[in-house]
Amino acid sequence: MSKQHYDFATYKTQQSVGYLVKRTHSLMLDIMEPIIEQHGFTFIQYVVLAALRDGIAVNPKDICSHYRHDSGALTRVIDQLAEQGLLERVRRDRDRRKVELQLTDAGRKTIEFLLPLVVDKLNELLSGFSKAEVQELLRLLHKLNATLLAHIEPADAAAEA
Amino acid sequence: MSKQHYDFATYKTQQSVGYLVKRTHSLMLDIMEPIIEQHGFTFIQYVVLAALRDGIAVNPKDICSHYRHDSGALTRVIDQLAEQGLLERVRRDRDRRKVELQLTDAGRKTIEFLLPLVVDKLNELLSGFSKAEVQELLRLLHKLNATLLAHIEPADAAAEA
DNA sequence: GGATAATAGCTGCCTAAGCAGTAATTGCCG
DNA sequence: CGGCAATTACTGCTTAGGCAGCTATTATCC
Repeated sequence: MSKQHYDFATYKTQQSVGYLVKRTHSLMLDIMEPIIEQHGFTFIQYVVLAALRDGIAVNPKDICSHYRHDSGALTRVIDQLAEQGLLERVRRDRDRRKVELQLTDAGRKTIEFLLPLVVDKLNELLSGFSKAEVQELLRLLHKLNATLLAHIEPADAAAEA
Repeated sequence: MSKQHYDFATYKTQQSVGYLVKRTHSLMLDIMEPIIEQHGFTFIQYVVLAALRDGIAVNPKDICSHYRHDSGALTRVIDQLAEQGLLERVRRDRDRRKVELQLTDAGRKTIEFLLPLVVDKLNELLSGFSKAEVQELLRLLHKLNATLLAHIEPADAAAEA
């Protein structure tokens, strides 16, 4: 039924999508982490702040599912950010199970400062790519993401689409 | 000098290459790990065996650089595989700092059994992709990899090219 | 040739992610 | 309305990767 992209006899891990994605992720982190940590923040702290700035996420749960981060681990990251006064936990009456995360002024200032550093570096890293190449890469990764998600959580994937 | 693929004002993490790569990696792992662990092996153990089968790597150092895995952590993985009799450490006289890893018959049998499981699943996951799409995805990831590596270790990247 | 640097692998320690279990709240369904 | 399931956030425990330091061996350079 499915096209055979890979053949067991000739398969080499180096040509595998999985291997390349893993390696790309690792390399990307090795470049980005120092940029953030140079200013006293961990990368995951940056991720949470950026998610809130984007408006992608409001609850810890949102961040967990978007970034596939462990719920328990995220609680501690939020603790750190709250201690530093970068965000606040607000309980709304609508659904008192949920916690709404709100950036403080200091938090907003922090992410507005950090984000350009990441964006600039990203542009620099992609300077050898044409607009069309980046678009195509994003499209393919997005498509792969959707496929993988559908494979794991059919319901969620349908909802996301 | 560099094209501006991303603009700070309109930047959303969800459209970022970094975010997509991280998420894809995570999803891929969530699918592949259970397949391997179902048979009593960790994913990193599988990776090491696959690397040896491919002939990609002979020394622990090779595996570390190819998969960007920590040297100390890898030592323990190799210990586990050696205990299970799947590989052996051999000291060659040419360079007695290096350890040569050799698959045993049991090790070869194990990886020949595990590999098809991964390849089949990979084909299944990519069944919605055309050959051209997969080729292009691999090309773009490979190009990005090379760029990132050059950014981190200019010397190594030149040698690899 | 000898001192110094570099490489490969290993060990102990630490942190942070993964996991399971808990409490509080809400949704669901008879 | 009432009881059970599902959801959200959090907490302790475990584990495995990241890091620094160590030893043995080899390469480099004066």
